[in-house]
Amino acid sequence: MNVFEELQARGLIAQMTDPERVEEYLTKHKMKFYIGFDPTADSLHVGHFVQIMVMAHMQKAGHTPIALFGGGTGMIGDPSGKTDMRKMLTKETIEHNIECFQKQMSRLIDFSDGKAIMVNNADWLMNLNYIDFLREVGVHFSVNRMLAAECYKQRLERGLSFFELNYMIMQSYDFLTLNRKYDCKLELGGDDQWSNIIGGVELCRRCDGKEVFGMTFKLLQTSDGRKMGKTEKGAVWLDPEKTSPYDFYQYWRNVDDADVVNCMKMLTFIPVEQIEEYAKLEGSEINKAKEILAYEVTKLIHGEEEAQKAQTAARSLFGGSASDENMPTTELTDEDFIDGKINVIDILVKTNLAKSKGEARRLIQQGGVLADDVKVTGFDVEISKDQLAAAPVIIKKGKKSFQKITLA
RNA sequence: GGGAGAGUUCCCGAGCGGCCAAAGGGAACAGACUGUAAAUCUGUCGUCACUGACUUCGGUGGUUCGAAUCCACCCUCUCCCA
Repeated sequence: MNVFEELQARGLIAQMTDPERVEEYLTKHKMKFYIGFDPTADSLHVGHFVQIMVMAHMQKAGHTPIALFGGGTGMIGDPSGKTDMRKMLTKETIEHNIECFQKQMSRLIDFSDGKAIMVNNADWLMNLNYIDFLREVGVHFSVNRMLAAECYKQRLERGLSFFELNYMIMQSYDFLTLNRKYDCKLELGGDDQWSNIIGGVELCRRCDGKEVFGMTFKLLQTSDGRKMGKTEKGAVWLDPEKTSPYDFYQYWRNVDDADVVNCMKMLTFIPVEQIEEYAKLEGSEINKAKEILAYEVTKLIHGEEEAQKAQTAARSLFGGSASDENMPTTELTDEDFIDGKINVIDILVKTNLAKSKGEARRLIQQGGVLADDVKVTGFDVEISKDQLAAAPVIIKKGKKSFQKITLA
């Protein structure tokens, strides 16, 4: 199976500019391609993960990925599909975010020996001369056509500033620059980037008469069309500090039945034929597939060891056995105790199992809190320091949230 | 620059000057049922010293016994005209 077929089989491809030519290039030539990342946060999240997987697939096939960080375009913010204007970021945050992105990406993409390239579009965007730019690039854009683009539709009703309208031109200029500098022939991106990508493809043709291509990938969605990767705590991040490997594992372990196969195809390197086998599983058997999905995805992001830990912890927790060393743990210090004791309500807040004391009370009232598998029935339950010194206590909130409490 | 309108708790979105911590929906959380799934039903969903008190309705002042609701100014956004 060649890359093109692989990407298709995995259901990753959404649209492309010229299917026959793209396939030809992907299978018969080695080419450079690029994907842009907007440095809007200090960590990548699962939405970016799909893009990175595509890069990895392509790299395995011998193509050279160029990871473009939007240090310059990040100063504007992509208005596509957004309902409101984004907050403007300072230069410092953008630079910091780019550093974080680079670290995370290096896990999955091999950047050694020029096998992949990182660039920052601030390098060529920041010092542009306005008049020169307009004369060279600006002339090729039709405002009429830009406004007709699907991605601006929503914004046309609510208002779109000139500032933001330029985003597409900037991104197109990136492609032109990369084409000239690296002979980059293909731009990839999420399906929401389609308009911007087409802009770049056309710009290369108009300016330099070059034939280049664009291809977009399906966004990670649930079967009923909702965006994936969001939890009550916000996005699911790739940074272990922001989303712990355990939580990360659990996120995938808990996906809907209907989404397991899709996620496997898009987010793991498990061979497609094998995934098809898992797809045949029914009823509670599907849990096996979910476990594999969770393990594989966690392994890709956090490494084998962390994946193993998360899995062991999860298994022992849900398997009913008691303490496990890999369980998320909170250490209490002397300050947390009053007269050598601490109230369960305070523990719940301390461990972030509850956001406030009120919420902690509610949880107890509703019978959602267990301490060492014994239901907490009153607000006045306390745990003594001596008890903790003897053995850790496991606090459960509902069925899926746990914290092991130990003494510091 | 002129004119019209809007800014409500995580999101959408109601809200008569007192009965508003603020309808309704979504999301979320807990309970039941299950397979760490979905659907469904029930409960919860500002904070705390929790049957009471305190802080919220773009900002700042003001009117009033009392304001998210009235007035003034400011900020932001949308719309119509230029």
